[in-house]
Amino acid sequence: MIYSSELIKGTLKTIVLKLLADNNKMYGYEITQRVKELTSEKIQITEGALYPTLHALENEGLLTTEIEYIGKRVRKYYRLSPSGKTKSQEKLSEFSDFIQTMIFLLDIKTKTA
Amino acid sequence: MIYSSELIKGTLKTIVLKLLADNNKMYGYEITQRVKELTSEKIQITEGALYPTLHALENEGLLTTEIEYIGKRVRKYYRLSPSGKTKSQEKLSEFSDFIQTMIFLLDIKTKTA
DNA sequence: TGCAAATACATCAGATTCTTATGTATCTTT
DNA sequence: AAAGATACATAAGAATCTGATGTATTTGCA
Repeated sequence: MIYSSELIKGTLKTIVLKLLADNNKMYGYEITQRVKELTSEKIQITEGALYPTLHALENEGLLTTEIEYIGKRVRKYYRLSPSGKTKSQEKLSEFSDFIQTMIFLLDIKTKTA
Repeated sequence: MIYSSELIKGTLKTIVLKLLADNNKMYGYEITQRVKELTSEKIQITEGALYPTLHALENEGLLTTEIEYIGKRVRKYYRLSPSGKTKSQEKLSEFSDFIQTMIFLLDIKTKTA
């Protein structure tokens, strides 16, 4: 089961910032694969959505980039800047709060794993 | 604290369908107020977002409407149709699953050294 | 009594964000 | 040799929301 796209809307930046907070550096394609793997393919991040988002975060000064070459193929690594680290924590904390609110509002029974 | 609007994107239909599943019938303005009240004003549904959504749900056959007059002022009540009840449960179940996935995804500790 | 705020509907231009398609190029597997 | 995976990127169009605007009625209170 893949979640309807509207559900995932607005969560992409949060996901990216959190992954980069946990992993020193990551490149775009790696992010799509990691998310797919970690969510049992329930969340599929498309490249058309991811790359513009990464560029936007970079333009906001939240990410820095480094180019690496794997053979002749280019690979662009992203890393959190200091302000990116702060932003990542803020976004995560806000999302966490939001989830609690939604669980209450929608009266959702959570699985205590 | 009011959640950044992007976070709430895509959850509006789910919220509306759930409220209507719990309350026999509701009108638009009432929905905005109920959500504001239930979330301590953290989630503010604007009328510009709500009314088009209600109209869309009605066009999909998920909601039925009844007009009532309070004095001279019109009030439009919305109610779940049978297919709306099914849809409400589906949406809720999907959202619940999505939240579990997000909790897991955003809670991962660093895998790299 | 009079005026601001609240109630209640609605639409719409513009902004944001995502989907889907397309493009380029390299590397790996069969 | 071809297909699929890796890896970047852009862009038209769709979907959805914000913020403004519009109309009208009712309530609260100074």
